[in-house]
Amino acid sequence: MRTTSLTPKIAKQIKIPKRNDDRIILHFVCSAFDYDCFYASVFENENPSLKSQPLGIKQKSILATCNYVARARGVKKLMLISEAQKICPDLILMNGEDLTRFRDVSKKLWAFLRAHSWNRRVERLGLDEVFLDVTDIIAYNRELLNVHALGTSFFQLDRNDPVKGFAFDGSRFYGCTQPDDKLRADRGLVDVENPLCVRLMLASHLAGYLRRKLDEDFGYTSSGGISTNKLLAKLAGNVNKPNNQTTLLAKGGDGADAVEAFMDTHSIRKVPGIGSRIAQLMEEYLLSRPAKLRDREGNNVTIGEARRCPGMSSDLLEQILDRPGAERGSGEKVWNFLHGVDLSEVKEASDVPTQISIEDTYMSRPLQTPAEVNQELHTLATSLIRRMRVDLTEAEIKPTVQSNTTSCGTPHWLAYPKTLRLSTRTKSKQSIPASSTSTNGAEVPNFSRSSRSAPLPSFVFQFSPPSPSTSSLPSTSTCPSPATLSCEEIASRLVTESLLPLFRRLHPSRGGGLNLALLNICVTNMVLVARDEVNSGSGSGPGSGSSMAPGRDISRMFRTQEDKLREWTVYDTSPFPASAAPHPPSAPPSDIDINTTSNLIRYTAPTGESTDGYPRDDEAIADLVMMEDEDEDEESDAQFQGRRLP
DNA sequence: CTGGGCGAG
DNA sequence: TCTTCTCGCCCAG
Repeated sequence: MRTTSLTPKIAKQIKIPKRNDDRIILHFVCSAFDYDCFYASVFENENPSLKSQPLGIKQKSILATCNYVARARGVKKLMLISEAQKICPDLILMNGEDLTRFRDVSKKLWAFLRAHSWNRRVERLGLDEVFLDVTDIIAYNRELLNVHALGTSFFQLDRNDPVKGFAFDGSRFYGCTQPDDKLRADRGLVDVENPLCVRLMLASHLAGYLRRKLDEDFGYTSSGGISTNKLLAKLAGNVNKPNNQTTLLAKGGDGADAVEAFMDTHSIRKVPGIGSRIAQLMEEYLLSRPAKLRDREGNNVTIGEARRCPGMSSDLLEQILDRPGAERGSGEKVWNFLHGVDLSEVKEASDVPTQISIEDTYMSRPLQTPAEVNQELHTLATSLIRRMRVDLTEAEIKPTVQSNTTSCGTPHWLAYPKTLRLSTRTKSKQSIPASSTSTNGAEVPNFSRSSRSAPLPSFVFQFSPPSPSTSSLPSTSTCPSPATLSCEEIASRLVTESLLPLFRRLHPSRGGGLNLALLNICVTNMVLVARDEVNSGSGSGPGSGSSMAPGRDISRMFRTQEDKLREWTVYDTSPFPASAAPHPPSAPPSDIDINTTSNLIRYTAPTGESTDGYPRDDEAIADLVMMEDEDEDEESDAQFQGRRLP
C-alpha cells in the first residue's frame, strides 16, 4: 500500500551522520534484568529475610515480577497468580499495585547520583534508570591525570576539595568493555594517546565508583553503560547485566569502527526511541523490499539491514514514517539512531514532576454503575491529593536524607497544577492487538483512553501536616496548621465539584452498562512557585504567595558541590537550612537558564488583587458545575452521590 | 489550551 | 489475554 509506493530518490546525496564524541554519558539501571525486578529488590531490602525465599510481586491478577529464587522454581514474570501458585505453592506474594515504596527508593537513589553531578544533567527514566552527563567531571579529571603514574591515579569528585574522591588504576578500564577481545594481550588497557579512550576510561572508573556506592550504601546492585551519548550508553549497559558495566569503545583492536559493529547487531526494536509504531512502519517497508529480508519468520530487522537498505536515507525514512500526527524530523532522528548518533541532551534534574496521575484498572470486573464510579473516583482522588502533598510540597526545613525524618516546618507548595484531567477506557469486546494492521485506510478503532480536563480548583491546596497516612501518630499531634483539610475531605469535594462533571462530559449516557476498565485522574500544567520568602503559616494557596525575588530562589537550587556531597558523607549529618543565609561562595554556572531546565512555567504571584487568570475563583467554578448539573437528570445525580459499598 | 498518540519502563 | 501504573514529549485543531 502506501509505504510500498515510496521510491528512494536516486540522485539525492545521502548524508551520513557523524558521531559527536564531545560528551561522556553514563547510564545506570538499578537491579537490572528488567525494570520490575527493581520492585522485588525494594521488598527484599525492606525485609532481607525475603532474599532467600521465593518472592512474587503482584498487580491485580498477574505477577508483575519475582525474585530469582522464585525464577529458579519456574515462576515467570507476567504469569497469572493462580498459575504461579500452582508451580510454587510457598511463593510469598507482595502487592505491588501501590508504587509509593518504589518511588521513594527511586528518589533516594536518584538524589545520590544527582549529588555527584556538577552540571545538574541527571535524567531519570522510569523508576530505576538514570542518565548522567559527566563531560565536565571527566574533562577536569583528565587534566589531573599523570600519564607516568596511571596506576596510582586519584579521581576527584569535587573541584574544590582535592581529597574527596577515590584512587584508581588509570591504565585500565573499570568493568567490561565492548568490544572485548579476550585473546588480545592489551585487553582492558588504555591507549593513552587517544583522548576519547582516556576519557572513557575515566568515566568507567566514575561509573564503577558510583555503582559500588549504590550497592554498599543502599543495597542496590546495578548495571552501567558508558559512552558518548544516551543511546549508546543505554545499549552498552545491556551487555553485562545485572551487576556489571560496559564501556563502549570507539575502535576495536583492529582499528575498525566498533560502534557501528555494535549497533548493527541489534534489532531496530531494541533502539530506545524506536517504538512499536515506528518499527512496524519500517518493517513494512523493509520487508517488502529486498528479497533477503522478505520470506523469513519474525520481523527482526536489524539496524545494519535497515541502514544498508538501498536508497535508505533520512528523507526516505521521513516518508516511510509520515502519517497524520507524525513527529516532524523523526526520519532524521531514526537515521541518526541507525548510525549510533543521538543528539538528545541529558535533561536537567527538576524538583517537580510535570504531571502526577493515579489510575486503577478494572479488567476482571468493569465498573458498571455511576455509584461504583463515584466510589472509585473518591479512592483515586484521595491518593492523588496525598501524592500532590508528597511530590509538590516541601517542608521549610528540608529533612536530611539519612535521618529520614520529616521535620516539622510549615510545608509549602513548590508548584500548583492548573489542570485536572479524567481519563477512562471502556472494556471492548474485541480488543485488536496492535500487531494486526489494517490493510486499507480504515483504521482499527484501537481501544484507547479518552479524557476531559478542567481547571483544578484551588481548595486542593489547603494544607495539612505532611503525609498523615504514614504517621502512626494521630494527625493532630504534629505541626498543627491552620486551614487544614484531610486528603479525604478534599477528595470528596474534588469528586463532586470537578471529577463528576468531567465524567459526565465523557459519558453523557446515563445509567449502568458503563463497562469501564480504567479510570485515571491526573493533575498537570504545573506552575512553579517562586519560593523565596515563604509565606509560612498561611494555608497557602495559589493566590497567597508573596511576590518573588528570583535571584535567591534560583541560587538555592544550585547548592555548591560541597553541600551536595556532604549529604552523602558519613561524618557530617547536619541538616543544612533550605534557604540558608546569603550564600554565594561559588556562583551558579552562568550558562544555566532556568527556562531550559524544564517546560514548567514560573508562577509570579500577583502582589495585590487577584488576576483574571490563575488563581481561579472557586465560586465561579461551583457555579459552572451547578449550571451543568441543571440540564442533567436529577435521579442520576443522586446515583452519583450515593456511596455504594462492596 | 485540549485531547490524543506514541514511547519509555 | 498485550497484562500494570505510570511519566514525558509531540501533534493538530
